Amino acid sequence: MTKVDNLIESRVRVKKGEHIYQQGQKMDALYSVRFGTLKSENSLADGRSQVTGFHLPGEIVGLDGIGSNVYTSNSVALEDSEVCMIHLNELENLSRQVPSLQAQFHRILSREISQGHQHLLALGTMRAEERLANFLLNLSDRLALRGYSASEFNLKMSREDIGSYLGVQLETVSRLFSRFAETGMVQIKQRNVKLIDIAALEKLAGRQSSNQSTIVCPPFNLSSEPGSM
Amino acid sequence: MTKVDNLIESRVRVKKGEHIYQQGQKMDALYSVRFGTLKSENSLADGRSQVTGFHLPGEIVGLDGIGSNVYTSNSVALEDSEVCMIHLNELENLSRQVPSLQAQFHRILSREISQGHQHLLALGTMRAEERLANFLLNLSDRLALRGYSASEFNLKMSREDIGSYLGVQLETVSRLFSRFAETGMVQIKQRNVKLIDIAALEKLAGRQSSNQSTIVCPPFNLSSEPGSM
DNA sequence: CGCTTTATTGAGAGATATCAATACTTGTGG
DNA sequence: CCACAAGTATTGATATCTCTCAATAAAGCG
Repeated sequence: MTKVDNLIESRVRVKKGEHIYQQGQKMDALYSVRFGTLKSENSLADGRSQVTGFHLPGEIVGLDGIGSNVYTSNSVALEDSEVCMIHLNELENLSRQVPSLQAQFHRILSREISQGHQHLLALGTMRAEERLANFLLNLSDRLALRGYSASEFNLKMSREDIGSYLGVQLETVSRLFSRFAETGMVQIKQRNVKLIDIAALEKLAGRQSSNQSTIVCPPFNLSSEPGSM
Repeated sequence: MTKVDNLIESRVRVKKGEHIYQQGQKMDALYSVRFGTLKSENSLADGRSQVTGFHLPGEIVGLDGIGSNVYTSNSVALEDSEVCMIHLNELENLSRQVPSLQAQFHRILSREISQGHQHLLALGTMRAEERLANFLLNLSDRLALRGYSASEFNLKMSREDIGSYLGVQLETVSRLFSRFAETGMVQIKQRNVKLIDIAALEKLAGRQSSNQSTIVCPPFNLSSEPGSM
């Protein structure tokens, strides 16, 4: 386990708006979020881009770069944050010696794949309001895992970021927040969100209530909780 | 390398329509497509489902199950096919001894993540005709990698499967095929497709012509070529 | 050869995008 | 500390794309 701790090469502070890495840049390391919030964004050749994920403390970014030795996304801080660098070759060396680390790393990679599929399912089959409800509940779950309130939190991302992530325009996000507030499901003051009627949100999001379709796994040192967006 | 060959536990034949594995089932192995075509589909708690990928020979399925020891998708044969079983624990054991195998496995997992992001980008930012052009070109590229014609091929999936994969209705797919044919970009006879004006398709798909934004990697024994859908 | 599945095509409805105007925040420099 | 500018969010009116429902046609299968 001391070996595992040695993996943490260095801590890096990034200010709001700064990049951790950029699309096309040589992939040297993974980054674990220590505190703060990040977003990942992918770009198309013609310039269009989309937010593909938001990352909370404990989650790992940069996994998309392993396949081609080049990051295939941008990673940007949504607030002043700190990340830990994890050099891939050291992680691979160590994981050959420590089977539990190897297994954990594979689980992290695999969960990233599953989460991507869940997100695809949302973009491909859900209407905008369903996607937004899903987004709020997902965020709530992940904040709760970290000891924060599940029912009240501050969004670190703009309406534009949320819209991009959900595949809708920012105006649509704004209108839906207003609609959710009108029907009493949530209270919204700018970026402060209170979830009032969680059951209604779950129904909208297609979560069968009192059913655990989300798979929760025990925490671990090199951890990246399930449900990263 | 003989060790690597030993990973191939057994070959399994599946008939058109049969499942290789199902969502919720205990994850025991990965499967490499030997011949034929598979689709992956994910379901929502409320019953809606979506095709999240099509898989050609050489590609590996089941990666989504590693994170939770349970498959999170269904895998279905679109035609009579054969797959090879690869037991995860044996792959992990061997990859601790063979660094090149370890690295290759990580690349495969990572590419799956990147491809997921590319697909998200398509569903989130592209219009239906752009998605379909993108789909045709992607399929063409992958068939060409396997020695098939890049410009003429037979679709193994229904309009419904394509629509599900692209996040549109099957009628929309059918209309777009007709429209593409009218404008002379393609010729379509049921499931037989001829790409006529590839440049026009590339323009639609947002691929800057004469630019290689897709990253191609050398093949490998335990291979899963880039671009799996 | 008929039955079932799959694909095509049309007409109308609905969801979300687009364009535009206004309001609210936040940060910065005088 | 205030005022202004820049960025962010809200809301409305209209346009557009895609869906939905429906009818027909074609293909695959037993």
